[in-house]
Amino acid sequence: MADMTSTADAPRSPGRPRSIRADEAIIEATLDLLAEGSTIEALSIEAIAARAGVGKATIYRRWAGKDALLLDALRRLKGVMAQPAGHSVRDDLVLLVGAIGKNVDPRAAKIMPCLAPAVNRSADQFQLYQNIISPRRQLMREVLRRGIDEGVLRADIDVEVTMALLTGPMLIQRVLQWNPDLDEQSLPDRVVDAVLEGIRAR
Amino acid sequence: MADMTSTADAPRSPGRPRSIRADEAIIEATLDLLAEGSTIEALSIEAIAARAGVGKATIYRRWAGKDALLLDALRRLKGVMAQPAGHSVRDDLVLLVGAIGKNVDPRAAKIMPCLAPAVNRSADQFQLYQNIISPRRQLMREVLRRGIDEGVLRADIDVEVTMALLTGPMLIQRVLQWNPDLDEQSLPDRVVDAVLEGIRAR
DNA sequence: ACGTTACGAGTCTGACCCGTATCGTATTTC
DNA sequence: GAAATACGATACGGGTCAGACTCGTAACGT
Repeated sequence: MADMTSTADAPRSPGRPRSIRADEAIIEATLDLLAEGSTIEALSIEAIAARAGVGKATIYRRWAGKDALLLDALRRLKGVMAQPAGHSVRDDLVLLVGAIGKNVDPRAAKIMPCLAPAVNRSADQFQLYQNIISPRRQLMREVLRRGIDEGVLRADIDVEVTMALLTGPMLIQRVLQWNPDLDEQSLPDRVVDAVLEGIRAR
Repeated sequence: MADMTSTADAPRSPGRPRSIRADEAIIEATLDLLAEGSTIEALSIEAIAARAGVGKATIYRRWAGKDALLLDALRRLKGVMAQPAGHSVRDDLVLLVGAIGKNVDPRAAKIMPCLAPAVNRSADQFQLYQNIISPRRQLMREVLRRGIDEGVLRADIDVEVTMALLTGPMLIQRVLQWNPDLDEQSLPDRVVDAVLEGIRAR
């Protein structure tokens, strides 16, 4: 919604105001269609309009094209981030790892894989993607730093690599179904413990 | 090439035989177009035919449609797997981790992200994907088991989770560009060492 | 020589889609 | 009530593509 009404000193333009219900319906229809399996490029304005029960013109009146609409729709999707409790570093990490790809909106899990190809093709889409995940990375970074400060974690660990270590397994499992034999539900606990302990004999 | 000539007791059908050069050209054109950034669904038979210097009928004579062609093309792509030397478990793991998404065919890296959405939509495509990666998982599994047998790795580790731990970070970085600040080149070493040592203070 | 099959190139029909324009209608301000 | 703007619906021209088809030609067996 880059250029919608809103601004404070609204001169209250004449004529019929834009329907908020239409706004919602369009965004929802977009996310629904994506979650139902449509890929980004297979998604058509016509299909969105039909699903939303809206004329095409109503969409074009609000957004310049499919990309602009998608940008807004995905922004709506990201939902709230998990909030670590701050008691146990291990428990906080398990919480964060378990939250990967498991947004409040259940459609998110279905939509994420669709973004993978887009991410490498357009700088804009890459930026959008980073805007969503980088605050989550920051959250994990803070927990790890806290662990170091508290002496629970070693001071010489590579925090960035550790984040990838924790995030990677969950992400490939949720997004890519990497290993069908891996139980997704217990994975956060097992990943965190394995990363904590290491695998070398000692 | 599900139903091509080949079979032993070939009755040697009359008429002009199919051109092997056309076969190659079609497959190559398909992989090239994908590697150049075309998504799977944006890929059209017409474009492939034009690129391969081939008539559309020549493609339809061989494959039922885009899906069948893609299936064959991707089978060609998988290339050879890295072969661990077998001396040091750590070095073997670094080799395997470094090989993730880095097939002999340089086009593979570009194509992999395009597969992510497809994997969750069709059982066939999921199977194809698993056929490619499961032998690689097996290779890593064997190295880990060897490590346990040799006493380099603890006997109580969860091998499957450990594989995810090693694979995940590399995969999200190569395929999803998860963290732009992470140096991809040194990542295999750092991931393997981090997994070996763990991060808990001791 | 002749039948058979493949070849590259091209045509044709029917989809589907984009983005714009135009209906008649509804809702708001002045 | 009049002007302005929104609405859903639909039509339009322009585009791409799937598949089936047709050419004239090329390569193979007998």
